[in-house]
Amino acid sequence: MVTLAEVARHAGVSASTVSYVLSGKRTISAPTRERVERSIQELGYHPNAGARALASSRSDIIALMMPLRTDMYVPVMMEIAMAVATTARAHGRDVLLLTDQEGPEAVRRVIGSGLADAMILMDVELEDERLPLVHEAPRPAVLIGLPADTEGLTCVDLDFTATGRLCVDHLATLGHRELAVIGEAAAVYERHTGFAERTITGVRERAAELGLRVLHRPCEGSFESVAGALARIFDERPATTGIVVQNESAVGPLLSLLRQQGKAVPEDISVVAICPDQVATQTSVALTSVAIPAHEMGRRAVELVMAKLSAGKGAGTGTAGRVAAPPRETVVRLLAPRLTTRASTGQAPRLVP
Amino acid sequence: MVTLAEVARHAGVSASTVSYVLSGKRTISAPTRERVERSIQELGYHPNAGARALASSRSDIIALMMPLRTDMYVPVMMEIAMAVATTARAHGRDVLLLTDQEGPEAVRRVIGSGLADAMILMDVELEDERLPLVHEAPRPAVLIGLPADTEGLTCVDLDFTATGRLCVDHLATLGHRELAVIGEAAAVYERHTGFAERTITGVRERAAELGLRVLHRPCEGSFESVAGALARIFDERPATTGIVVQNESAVGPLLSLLRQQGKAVPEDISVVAICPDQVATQTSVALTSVAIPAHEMGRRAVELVMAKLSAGKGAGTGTAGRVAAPPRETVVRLLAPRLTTRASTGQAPRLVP
DNA sequence: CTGAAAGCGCTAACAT
DNA sequence: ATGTTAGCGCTTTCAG
Repeated sequence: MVTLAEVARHAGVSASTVSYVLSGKRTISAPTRERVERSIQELGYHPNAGARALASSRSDIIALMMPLRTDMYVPVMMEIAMAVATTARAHGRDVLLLTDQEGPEAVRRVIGSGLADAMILMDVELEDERLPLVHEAPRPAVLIGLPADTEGLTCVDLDFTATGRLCVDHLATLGHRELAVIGEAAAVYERHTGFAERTITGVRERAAELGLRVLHRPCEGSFESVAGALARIFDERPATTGIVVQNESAVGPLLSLLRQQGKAVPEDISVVAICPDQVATQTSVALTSVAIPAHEMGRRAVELVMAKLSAGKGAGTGTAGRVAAPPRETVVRLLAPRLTTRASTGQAPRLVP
Repeated sequence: MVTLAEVARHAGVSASTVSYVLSGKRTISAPTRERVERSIQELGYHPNAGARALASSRSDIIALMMPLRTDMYVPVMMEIAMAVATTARAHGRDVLLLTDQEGPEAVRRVIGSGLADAMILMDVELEDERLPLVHEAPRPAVLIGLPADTEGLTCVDLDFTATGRLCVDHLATLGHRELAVIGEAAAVYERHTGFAERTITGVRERAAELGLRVLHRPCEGSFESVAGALARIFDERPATTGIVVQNESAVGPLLSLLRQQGKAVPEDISVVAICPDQVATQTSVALTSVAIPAHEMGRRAVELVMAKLSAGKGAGTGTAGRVAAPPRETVVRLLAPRLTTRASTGQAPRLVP
């Protein structure tokens, strides 16, 4: 294994010079730099990560904690993870993959050991058990999702309330007066992930402002379940003409069922989905939709982490530990929803009484 | 930050004793161990990962390289990643998340720097560019997927050939004589990922042995595309009664289309899918399917890595570098497919000429 | 602009 | 059963 010392000898310089060529923290004369760089090439030198972490007390690793549960928004989770990984690399950082399986303690383990310099937590619940640990951790963290109390935290999420309002606006503009929401599985609401509730809140608020009626029915992804939800909707509100779906696995079944029941989309019923574009465009009728900006969420999370890492330079590791940490800044970055009009929404049908 | 030395002082023992309590590599008397453990608790000690890696030349990290592409088998990829993460933790290892975005060089970077002790590569293609680097890397690697030449490599995958044969067997037993395969997107075949071809090979082999006819049509996931494939199938072989689908995003549209065309499943047409159970059970007709054992693939990959890490103890890092590495063992672990019969397959309809 | 040298916190011989 | 100690490879003062 090639060490920095060997590179130094080979290049005829001191170890520190090689180190500074690598880090760029000191001005090095062009000829020296070139000699060193050539030696690095020729010897095939790779700086040892452990030694570097030990000496600098930075691992250049960001931990990403993902939900183990694989029942919801899988493509979105995946896209966020990939965005985090690529953005982190673009900033010279690596990503450590954690799952919530290990429990909140994982935060302490990874930060305490210096394995990671910072954390990104996905799928944050309203009263997340990891929050206490995040607060006391001496390293930055960014949450994807919005807990109930964001004081002192840094969070990124889609503005789901605005998303709900936007869907209603779109349908209202097309003349729809009776709306229904096919929501997430009941378990999602019980888990208090927040985003589902926020969507409903947005829908209700805007509907109230515009004087529209709304019916909300939770729904598992299965065909059966969608059928049930749909039946109850038309049973209770036969005049429903606009549907908002927030459950990507429900969109396929929904369109099948509507067709089966002789309801044309968008002539009889308009459908707006909250789902990835890929899902929206692969259905029999291309769906008007609000996409979850997964890539941007991942990218923003990393950028916020990087900002906090630069900011906390002098403070964080500073000197001995007993100094009270300064109260942390609260940052809540809600991404604006964007609705793409496709083939599934149209003018509300004339009432034929 | 609490160090091992502080723990040692607090417990009134030497540093090495603390170290050995932690690693269990030496027998420690019960009272001493308890004292040390109490000190560790009281002081809130976490061993420093960098120092440990430097001193032991092991990071206890396994790198997992995932495809960035998010167009295929996303839930499967996700499940593999989660299985790798949890299994690795169960073995006291952490997982570093890499993407193929960085290129094959990532292998060298991560291994060369000692960041990871071993690698798991997902989505391995027949002629994968990472293979040369894997061969020359001084650390173990496990591939998920099967390259063209497996010599000296360790691979895990579903036995897709057997999967193809199994699907045909199932349909043949039910009396079907004219089969069709709705395959992966053309791009998948062009990329030479291997698994898609192997499935077709298995289907063809078994069909030939049993004297059945088979038509294979690639297919994108979209509704349009499935409609096209289906149309061509019934156009060329109107007597087709059994369909094998290897494209999870095609199953929803397929069932819709069949219903729309007045073909009952399974009375007129039997459908076997190669897809996750979750997909198979959420459709309007529960699908007879062969699941891709994603969790097991991830778990096995980690177990193979662990085995190689234990095996390569003396050899790997041993002494100076110029010693020729011994030729590596070839391990190809193909998982047997299991077919679950559900509602989408049944006796072939009687011919009504 | 470059060197010398003191650690960073831990592991693993080598002692006893 | 435990202690002593020499590094592991790098970063970063402190000197020039």
